[in-house]
Amino acid sequence: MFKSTSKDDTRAHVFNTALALFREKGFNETTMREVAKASGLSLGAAYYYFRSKEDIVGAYYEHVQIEHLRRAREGFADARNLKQRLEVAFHSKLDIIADDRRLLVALFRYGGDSEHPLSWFGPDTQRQRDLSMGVFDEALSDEKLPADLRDAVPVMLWAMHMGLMLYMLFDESPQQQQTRKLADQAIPLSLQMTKLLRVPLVRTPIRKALAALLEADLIPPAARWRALGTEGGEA
Amino acid sequence: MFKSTSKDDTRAHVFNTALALFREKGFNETTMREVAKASGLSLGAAYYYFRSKEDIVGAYYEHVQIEHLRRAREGFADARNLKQRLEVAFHSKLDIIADDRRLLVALFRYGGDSEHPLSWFGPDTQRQRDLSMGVFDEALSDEKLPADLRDAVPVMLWAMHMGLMLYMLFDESPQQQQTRKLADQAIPLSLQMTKLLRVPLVRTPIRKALAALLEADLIPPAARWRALGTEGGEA
DNA sequence: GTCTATAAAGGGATAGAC
DNA sequence: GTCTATCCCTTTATAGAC
Repeated sequence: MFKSTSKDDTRAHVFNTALALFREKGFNETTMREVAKASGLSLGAAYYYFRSKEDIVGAYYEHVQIEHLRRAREGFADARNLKQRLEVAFHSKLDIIADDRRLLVALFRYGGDSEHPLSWFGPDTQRQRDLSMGVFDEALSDEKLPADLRDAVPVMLWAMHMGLMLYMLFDESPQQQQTRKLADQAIPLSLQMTKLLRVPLVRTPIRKALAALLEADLIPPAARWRALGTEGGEA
Repeated sequence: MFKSTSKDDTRAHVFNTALALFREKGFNETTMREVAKASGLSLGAAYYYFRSKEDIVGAYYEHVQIEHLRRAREGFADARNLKQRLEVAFHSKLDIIADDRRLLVALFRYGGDSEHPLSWFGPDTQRQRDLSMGVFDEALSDEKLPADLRDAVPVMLWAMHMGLMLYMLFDESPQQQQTRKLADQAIPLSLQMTKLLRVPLVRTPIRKALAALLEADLIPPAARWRALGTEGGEA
């Protein structure tokens, strides 16, 4: 309202510039000085928008999830069945990170360190995980399943998609075609599994497994991530 | 025969000293100078036994797997059924790495980088993975299963045990009791699953899944790891 | 020939002026 | 909000002592 380039605009500009540099020459190899210069700012000004280089990564995580939610919903609107919705959920995520393999490899290092704010499994990234599970939850929207299974399946799908991303890190095929193929095979498999879940013979041991996973805090309360994604906003 | 401390002895001495330091003060925080000094050697001499600090980690990986195989076989001898053998396979591994959480967190960083010789999924550590799958293969020794499933189940168990180790990295409970509990719940689940595999209704979709995993190179040829473990030797 | 001490360089982050 | 100047740490290179 007051100025053409608001604080948010400049922040987004720095973010996009940094991301381009990360993709072009790698995360570790890109210095904050370069980010600042390429953004047309001084070093100090860049640090005004992001407290640290890792803070830019935090914005990237947020960006990926928001974008995933956005694209997935767009795709869900046209999807006519569960299979198509799963295709949208998996492939839209892969689309978003397609150019970021190098960056993700560099970020992998933080994954196992629960103390680190950028750990993929740590408390500081819970919101991102919740958003991500929310996408798979919406993909299942009108599936009829017993409540406990219904709350767990999105978590399983999220875990699958994490595995798929790990696979992508090692996939040297052009455009990561191998990963796409694997995703395409994971989808009918997931469908089959949700069908099998209705068979009592299968359901009973699965219920036991879920109880174990719940007790080990490996399945977050569905209420938490189901509430998310109604806010909007962009990194 | 000629000298009381052979090259191998000294190498083992350096290795044990380094491991103690890694556990005590962390991998990144331990310098090769300290390793050398604590071993009673000069820096140059230490570098004679290990070309780099990471080379020591390579020896650690090898040590863990050899030790796992040794302890597992010891336990298998007394085990009377599959359940007990699975308990041995899972818990002996956890015993071995129990003191190494910090080290493993530090090493996690290499995991996602397929280029890195210490990546947990890269080509350079294939031998270690093969040895590890071999342990689970031996645990299943006299289970009757169709050949394709029989070759895949050890890989699934290996994957479970990798997940269990990831869980342990984040497990702050005393003596990682939570991880032990999770393992104890994973075991009957695994048993149940191998039983379910025999049910045609389940077997058919699983077979499809396996075909997908095979095509994606996620299931190594059983012949490779089954051949291993008959050599002996120690890091 | 090896080791140690130190200097130079690079880069993340901060302080204070404007 | 943006700048300049600076801090501080890590890594790498080197020079001189042993």
